[in-house]
Amino acid sequence: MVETSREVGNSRSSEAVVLAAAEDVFVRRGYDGARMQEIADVAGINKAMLHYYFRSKERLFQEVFRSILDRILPPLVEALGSELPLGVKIRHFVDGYIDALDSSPALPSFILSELNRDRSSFDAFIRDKASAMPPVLQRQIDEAVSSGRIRPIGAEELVTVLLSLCIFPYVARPLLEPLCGMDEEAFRVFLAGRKSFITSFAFSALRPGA
Amino acid sequence: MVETSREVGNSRSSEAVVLAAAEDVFVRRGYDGARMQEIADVAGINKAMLHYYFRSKERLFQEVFRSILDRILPPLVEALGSELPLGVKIRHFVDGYIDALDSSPALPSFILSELNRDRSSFDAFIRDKASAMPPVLQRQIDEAVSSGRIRPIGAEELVTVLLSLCIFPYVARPLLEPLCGMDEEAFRVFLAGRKSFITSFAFSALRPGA
DNA sequence: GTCTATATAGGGATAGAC
DNA sequence: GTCTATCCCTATATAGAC
Repeated sequence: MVETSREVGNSRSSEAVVLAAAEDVFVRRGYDGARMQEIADVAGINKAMLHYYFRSKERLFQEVFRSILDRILPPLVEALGSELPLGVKIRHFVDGYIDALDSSPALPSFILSELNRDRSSFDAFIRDKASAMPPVLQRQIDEAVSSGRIRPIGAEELVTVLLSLCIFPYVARPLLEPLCGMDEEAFRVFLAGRKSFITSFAFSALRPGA
Repeated sequence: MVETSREVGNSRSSEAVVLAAAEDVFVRRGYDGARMQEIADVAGINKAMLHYYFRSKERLFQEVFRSILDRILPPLVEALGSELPLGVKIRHFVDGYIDALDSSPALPSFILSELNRDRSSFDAFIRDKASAMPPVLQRQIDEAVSSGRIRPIGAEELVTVLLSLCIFPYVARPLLEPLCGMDEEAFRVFLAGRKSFITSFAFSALRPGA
């Protein structure tokens, strides 16, 4: 808002537009498949301006990818590392996470593809945001186990199970849909039932007893 | 073996070498990131020969990808669609599938990335190989439910759960490892425990009762 | 800040000799 | 079948006018 001059489309605002355009194209095409020209087109600016704002494709990608991780990870870590009672927490997590996935179904495939392409760069970045989560979760699990409410399970196991069951259908849709003989509509229905399926499946697996 | 002439490295044998090289490079780099030059180098032949054997990068990729699907899908479909008793079948599947993943941990990420990049081309191909699997599985489930051995679940749900739990750790390793605060060694241990975890978790979830 | 024009490189593909 | 040399297009990146 505090602009120094009369320049029409500059700094803050345009940069946000460009970043949104870049995210759109990167997510659809992947880093290697993305074209600076297409990003410029989507952003409604000149190709040269991309290199003016961000020096290179690589730098632009880094900004986009970090901003995505910054938007995705904190809610996830907070949800799983909160002090809510374990059962409530699981319900909450699945509910909120599936909603997030439904609003950006292509995001997980993109994130995982890129992380597998270039693993080292973001390891510290992710580690940094997640440090508090596993200890809290493990303590809650241990308490619930002691009082006989659930059977033993590692925190990493539980996190992996929840993330697997939530994310996998979105990542593996092109495989699952034909594999299970579903058409587009059937898959839509399948996804719609995930929230309740995952929670009931997880609770069923966790309940103690033989 | 029945070669027509004295040509040294030709047809059958070289083609197999080239396909193996191409698979190696495509899996590591993805379609867009792969370079024909690198494939030629790995195969130990000239770049021009690649275009002699396979007309284009796209055709080469199609061959590689189809051969991968041909190697991966039939065992999977057969394992899940067999007439073995349900419990045995699940144990067998998890056991065999995790072994397969351990021997090619980068494969699932590649397959899913590429399928998400270009979904339509392989839909019919996959569908064709899987048609018999869901009906058999659903019938077995229904029988087990009727006799009170498991609680109700859809065949697609069960397939999705098993595939999710087996595959996801391999696809999401660059996320899970830092997220759960594991180092490389810890993750290796984590993976080593998957077989028994997945089977016991699944059986626990399926057992009937409140 | 914004544009046009262009430099420069890389990569897929082919020609043509052997 | 196999090689070298090269075509040609595309994509990133920059120069330089406005």
